[in-house]
Amino acid sequence: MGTTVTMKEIAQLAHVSTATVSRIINQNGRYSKETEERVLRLIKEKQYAPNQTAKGLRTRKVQTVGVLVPDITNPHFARLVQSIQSQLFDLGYTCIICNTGEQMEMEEKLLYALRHQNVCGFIMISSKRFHKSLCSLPAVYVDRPAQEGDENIGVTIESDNVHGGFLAGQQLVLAGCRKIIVMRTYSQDVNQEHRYRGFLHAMEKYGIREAEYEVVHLEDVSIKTAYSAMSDYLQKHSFSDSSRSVDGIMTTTDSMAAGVFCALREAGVRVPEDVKLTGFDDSDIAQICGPGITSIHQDVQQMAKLAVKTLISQMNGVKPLTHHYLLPVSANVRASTTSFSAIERMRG
Amino acid sequence: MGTTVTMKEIAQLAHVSTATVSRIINQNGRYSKETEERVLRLIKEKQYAPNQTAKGLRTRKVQTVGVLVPDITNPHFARLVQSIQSQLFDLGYTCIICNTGEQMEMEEKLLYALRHQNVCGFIMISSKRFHKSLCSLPAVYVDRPAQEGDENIGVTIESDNVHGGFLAGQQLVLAGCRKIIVMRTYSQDVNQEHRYRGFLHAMEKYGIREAEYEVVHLEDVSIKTAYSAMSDYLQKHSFSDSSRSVDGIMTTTDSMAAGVFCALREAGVRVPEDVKLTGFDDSDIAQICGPGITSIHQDVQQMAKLAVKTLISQMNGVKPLTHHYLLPVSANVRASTTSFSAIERMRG
DNA sequence: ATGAAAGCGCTAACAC
DNA sequence: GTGTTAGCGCTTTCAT
Repeated sequence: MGTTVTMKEIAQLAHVSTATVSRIINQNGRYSKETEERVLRLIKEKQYAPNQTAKGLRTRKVQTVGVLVPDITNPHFARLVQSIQSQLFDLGYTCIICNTGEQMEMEEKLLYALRHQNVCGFIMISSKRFHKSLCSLPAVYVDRPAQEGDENIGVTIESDNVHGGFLAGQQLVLAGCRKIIVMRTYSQDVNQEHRYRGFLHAMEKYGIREAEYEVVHLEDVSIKTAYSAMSDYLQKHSFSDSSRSVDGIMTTTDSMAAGVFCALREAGVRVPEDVKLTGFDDSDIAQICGPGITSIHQDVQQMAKLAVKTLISQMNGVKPLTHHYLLPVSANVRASTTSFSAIERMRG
Repeated sequence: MGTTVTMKEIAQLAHVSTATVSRIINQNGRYSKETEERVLRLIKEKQYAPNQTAKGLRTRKVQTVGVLVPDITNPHFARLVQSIQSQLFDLGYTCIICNTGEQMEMEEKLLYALRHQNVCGFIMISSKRFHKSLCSLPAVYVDRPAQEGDENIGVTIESDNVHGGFLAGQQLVLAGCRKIIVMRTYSQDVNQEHRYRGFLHAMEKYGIREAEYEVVHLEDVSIKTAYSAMSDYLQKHSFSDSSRSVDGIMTTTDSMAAGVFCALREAGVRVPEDVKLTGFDDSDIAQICGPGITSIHQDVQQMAKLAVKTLISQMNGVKPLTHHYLLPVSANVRASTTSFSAIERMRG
């Protein structure tokens, strides 16, 4: 029915005041066992549930957290957000998931809007690293770090992107690559920088000289952009003839790897025979795309879990033990970096 | 800062009552041009924004709509939800996106929880087709139909899945397939049934006899499930030797097509040379996977647009003109259904 | 252990 | 055109 039962009605039926009912619901003590039972029974019977809006108005806080995500259609973020949401729900919180489209302006707008919905905290996958709009409200940065050096801004939970980049680079080298392209976006997003830095470590370790790799910068991580960039590249550089041609491509996200693969496929360049390829995130894309793409696995579940746990602690006034969690990553090796010799062996 | 400016303060500063400020904000008339300007200026200056919680409590309605989605990590749903959210935001609404995991129980729980947050309406991508929990609140069903025959339950906006199924089946036949497998899930989800029905139309039209296709039922649409099912199938049936072997596979979602492709890849069965494959949804997956998978395109933007428009009309008390929108679909033909002869020609 | 009462920030009669 | 007032449903002192 359209009629929702209120606390007042429960109180009347139980012959107590609303104050008592409220105390019982919030387990604030100062009520007898008997009244508790009576009230609880009525609540169940009448299927009463507190009006969160009223509660929110009174307490100036609502059991809702705002989740800001750059792009929900990115499988990596989708997994992350899904996990965050289910964790929050289990703890009695709802969340408002908002897409920022990587737009700073949108991010500010949303933050502003959410504050006026009295959300009790934020989980941010943010491209920006400082928001005065959220000051004083608990916030956790996931996947991308908060502004460095500012301890008040909240906790950061991220994967070890540097090591991830290292692993990707290493895979390529071990698969025999000696002329490598790195595809990444212009920063803003520190992860990109970190992954690249990791790649450089790998190059250093294996003695690959600077002349033997090349960096291509993209506008964004979309499949489309990577596709275009790779197509352009293929037009300008002949690929499979010269002995000095590119034999490995590291991308900083699976989506980029997918775009690259599509361009290669179209040009008749084979993966991994002609060129090896790595992605990042270990999303479904990496599994599906082409022959299967070697990718760097992040522990998304763990990230979500930590984010929620940390946020809730913060909301309860607990000072976080650390302001920075760095989660381990691993390489999920697939056919896209199978070394030549292995393929030959299979054929032989 | 932590201090938020209230309506009362604005009223005091403007030397008017809160009622007047309220009227101005809600454009309810009965105020002079001068006071309006004065108040508006103050609002801007102080960066005042109404407390939505208080407003919601008073009006028993909040500018928030609940969006229920089976699985946000499904790219099709991700696109849909993203589009819905951005449309709503532009119109001043926020939305609470909730993942149901296709679980009826979860759906009920969420509906219940959202009602007590005073959401003003629902957009449902629901597997269930009737919810008493949402009665009396405006609701729009997207992508999957509401219970047939019940006019009060809300508006349904869906793609022409029957025609989509027809197009997919037709593509396979035109590509020369004569022994086809259909992979679908057990219903609950009417779309699955519709797509299959469309497939049957195609078979009928092209005179393919019943003995020449086979239906495999899966538990869910996940990549993994489809992968397992296909692997099993390949174990039990030798594929590429007999002249009567399967030469076409229609799946009812792109994710299933992806799973099928992975199994085929592993078994060394080539797409499209040995077997043709179609998906449904025309998501990124279809583009990326293998040689590119022919898929049925749905107009997600349009779906979202209609959903939001219809919901808002409903919330404003406008009776919908129709309870059922059927959106056209089209086939996006890719390499996975390239006919043999065409390939031969390329090679020649 | 329980109740009365005030009030969170806003809207909507109703009065003038 | 503007102010006064009474709540929306809940929490939380402060009494008792």
